[in-house]
Amino acid sequence: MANIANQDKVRQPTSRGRGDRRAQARRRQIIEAAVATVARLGLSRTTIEQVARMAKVSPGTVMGYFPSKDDLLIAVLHDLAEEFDRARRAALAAAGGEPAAALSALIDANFDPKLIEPRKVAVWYAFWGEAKARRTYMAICGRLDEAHLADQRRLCERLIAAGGYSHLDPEAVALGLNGVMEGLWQSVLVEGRRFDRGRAQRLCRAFLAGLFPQEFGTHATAHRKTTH
Amino acid sequence: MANIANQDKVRQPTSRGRGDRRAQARRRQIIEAAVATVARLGLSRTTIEQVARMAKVSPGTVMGYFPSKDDLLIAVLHDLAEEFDRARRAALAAAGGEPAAALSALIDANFDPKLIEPRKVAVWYAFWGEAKARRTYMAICGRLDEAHLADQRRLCERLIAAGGYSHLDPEAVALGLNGVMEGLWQSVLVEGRRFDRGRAQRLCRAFLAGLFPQEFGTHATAHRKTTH
Amino acid sequence: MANIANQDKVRQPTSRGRGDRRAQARRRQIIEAAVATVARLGLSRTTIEQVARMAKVSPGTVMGYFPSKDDLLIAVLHDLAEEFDRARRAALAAAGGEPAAALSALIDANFDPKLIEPRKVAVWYAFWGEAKARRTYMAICGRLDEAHLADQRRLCERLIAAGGYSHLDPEAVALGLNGVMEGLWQSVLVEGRRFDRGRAQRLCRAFLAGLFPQEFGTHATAHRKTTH
Amino acid sequence: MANIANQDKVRQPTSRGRGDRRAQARRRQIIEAAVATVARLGLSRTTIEQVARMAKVSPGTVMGYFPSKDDLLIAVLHDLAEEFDRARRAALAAAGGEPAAALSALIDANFDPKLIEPRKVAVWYAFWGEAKARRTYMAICGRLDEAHLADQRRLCERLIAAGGYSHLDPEAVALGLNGVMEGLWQSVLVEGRRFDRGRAQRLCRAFLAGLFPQEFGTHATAHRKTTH
DNA sequence: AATGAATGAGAATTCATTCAT
DNA sequence: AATGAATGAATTCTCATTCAT
Repeated sequence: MANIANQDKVRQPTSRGRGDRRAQARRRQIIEAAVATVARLGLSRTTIEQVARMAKVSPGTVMGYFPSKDDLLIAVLHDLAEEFDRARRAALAAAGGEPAAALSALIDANFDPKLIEPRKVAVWYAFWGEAKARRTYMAICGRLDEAHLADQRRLCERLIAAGGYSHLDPEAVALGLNGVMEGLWQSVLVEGRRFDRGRAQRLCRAFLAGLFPQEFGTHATAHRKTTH
Repeated sequence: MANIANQDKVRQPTSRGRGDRRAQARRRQIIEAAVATVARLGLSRTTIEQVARMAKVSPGTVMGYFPSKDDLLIAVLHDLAEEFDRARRAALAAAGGEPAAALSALIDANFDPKLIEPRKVAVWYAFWGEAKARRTYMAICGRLDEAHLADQRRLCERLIAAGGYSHLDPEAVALGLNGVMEGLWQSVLVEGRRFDRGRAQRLCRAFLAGLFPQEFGTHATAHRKTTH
Repeated sequence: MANIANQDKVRQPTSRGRGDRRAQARRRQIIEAAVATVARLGLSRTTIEQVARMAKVSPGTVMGYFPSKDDLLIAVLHDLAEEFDRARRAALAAAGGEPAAALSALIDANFDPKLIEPRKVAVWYAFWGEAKARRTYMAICGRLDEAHLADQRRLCERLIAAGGYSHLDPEAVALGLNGVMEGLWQSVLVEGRRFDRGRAQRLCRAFLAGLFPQEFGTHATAHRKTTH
Repeated sequence: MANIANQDKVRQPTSRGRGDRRAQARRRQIIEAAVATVARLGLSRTTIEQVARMAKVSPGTVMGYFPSKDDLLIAVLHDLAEEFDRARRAALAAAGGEPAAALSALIDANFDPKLIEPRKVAVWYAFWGEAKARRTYMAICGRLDEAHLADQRRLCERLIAAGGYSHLDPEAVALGLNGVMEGLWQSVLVEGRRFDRGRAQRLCRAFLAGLFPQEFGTHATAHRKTTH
């Protein structure tokens, strides 16, 4: 599975960013300020000056690290996408080949506290909201979601085959699981810090339990991970 | 079930067009131009001038009907929300009390060609994208989605009780169904005109068939509506 | 002494105002609405729409009676100037040739309740405020004030000659009297309805009493008018 | 006597130019351009763009130093008020305690070439013209004029008491003197550069001479200051 | 005559970007 | 490298004026 987020080239800052540690740190600091700003104000009210203020640098510095505001925003989106993607791939890798365990790991990864920080979720949806109008956003957001869905479809297919669930449509099941997860993600927007990760994970498993009673039913909890 | 979209009052244009047919037509013309513009350019690049050009009126006219750009956008969102809400409520009303039939009707309503016009879907997600940063958008978007989800939850509960599906968690099932529908909606963004309504409806039913074989299984098609 | 305010031609409304009573009434209604609006909002925030609203007609009607906003404002100023001028000339005419009586009459006329309506005073100063930048305003405001001052100078000269006050400079005395009156006028702006006409008139006379004890001293009250 | 003009806080420019010399210079440059513009065009035709052009900066720069046009205008008024106030207080301070000398100094200060620059006088009256409609202008203009008048009243009282002029009403005399000065000021509007300062000062003294022959009569010139 | 919706030029304000220090 | 003042194009909003009804 390819690294999703890095398939577009990240444009290099005009003259810096030659790998020196210092520059990378600044870059990160600015990107994080941009995430915070977009989360708070929305894409349409995010300004370079706000980002600069949040990052405690000057507007000029922001422009020094990113050739344009658009480039900054794309870098932000890349960054988020890569983080999400990495977490999911890591979970899959750690889970080994067993489909039920992998799905379970995916659920846990999906609600990893790092990923569901309200700020990040808000920014992700902010970009999705502009995706129809911006080819670049669509490419990144769409590709990532599609890859994620494809993972789930593949796992569902294997689980259906292995568990003798031939009455289930893998595509539909994957859409359902993915939908449950996305719906819960979206509720982070509404609930913010009050979002209940445990409940979210439980609901995902309850959903799977309805379809795959042997693997996710009340007594089939062997592979369930405990969340800290 | 209350009418979702009308709970905030729509501000009246400052001095013009109160209630007469002509004014209502202009209002609609401007709102539709705004929908088209937001869909094409995204919220952050939508300007009054663009909207005016699209509506073939002058910028001054747009401001005459809506006190500010913000008010225009909120009116757009209200309008969309009301249309979505109306379609869903109409479907439920027409379906009668039987939960499986109602769910089925909801699926059809949800992919009604009028609702899944790519423009409208794009605009809806554009507002969701800014919802975290704009209380008003959040209120409208969140309330509508929540109401829709609540309908599904209620129907699932009744279906589970009536059909003896006590191993299913109604919340999880509703989230799943809702998620499948939203996921497919979102794919309208990516696929645009190529979006396949029939496939979407089939996948929703396949999803339900996996959970409720008696009501939605291959042979339980009595209540399936034909889509025009 | 010529009628001050009418020395500029009043531009005729485009097609009406041929002396019919109705048109004249409308004209007046609009001018009065304009006075009220300028007094309340200041010249710089006065709009045709405000004036129209205040006059309970449509903006189109206002433009029908005055070729342009500028023309309306000039008509307002003419109107005010003429009213002020008329009142003063009437007072002089009524007072007869005796300078002390004439000055006294001028004082009373100057604080006639009709003239010191706060709205009118405010509008008068509003035009004075723009007079430096607008030749037309300057012409009207300046000419009226100059004429008024000239009247006083003439009366002072005669009073000085007749009363044997050769140590007084008529110009200076006239400036002083005029200044006292204008200063009190200006205080109408600050005090509005609380402005005390009686006190104003008393102060003017006290001022003259200091200079002309025989005519205005404590015992020389024969010609003092009672104010209603 | 409190410093009149500084009693409202001057809002600081949003983010730029806090206190350093350069920023203060820019501020001044813009304020002076605004004075020139208001004098030339009047308040109602003064635009940010005009001011910017006059100051030879961009409109953006003007907004950088003043949060809004209103703030700029208020700053202009503050500035003028403070300059006027300072000049008068300095004159009083320099004149020492003797009332006749102080009044004389006040007269000279009031026609100091710096203060009666036609531009400044025009701007001052422009603000007075809008004062009825704008609380802030009224506060500044009214307070300053009132303070000035109060000074004169106090001096007149002392002069009347000390010189045995018990037939004079101090309030009326102060109003008269103030009125002479304001009337002459106003004539700056009409006469512009042709305004004759010497004559103005002479008229003020002639006015006082009529009331206070011992102190200001033809032979009582000891304290008369020569104007540069 | 009157209306008031529509217009569009013009004004205030915002903000990405540049550049001298 | 960093700064932040300056820029000016773009945008929202205002309002005198026009004109169809």
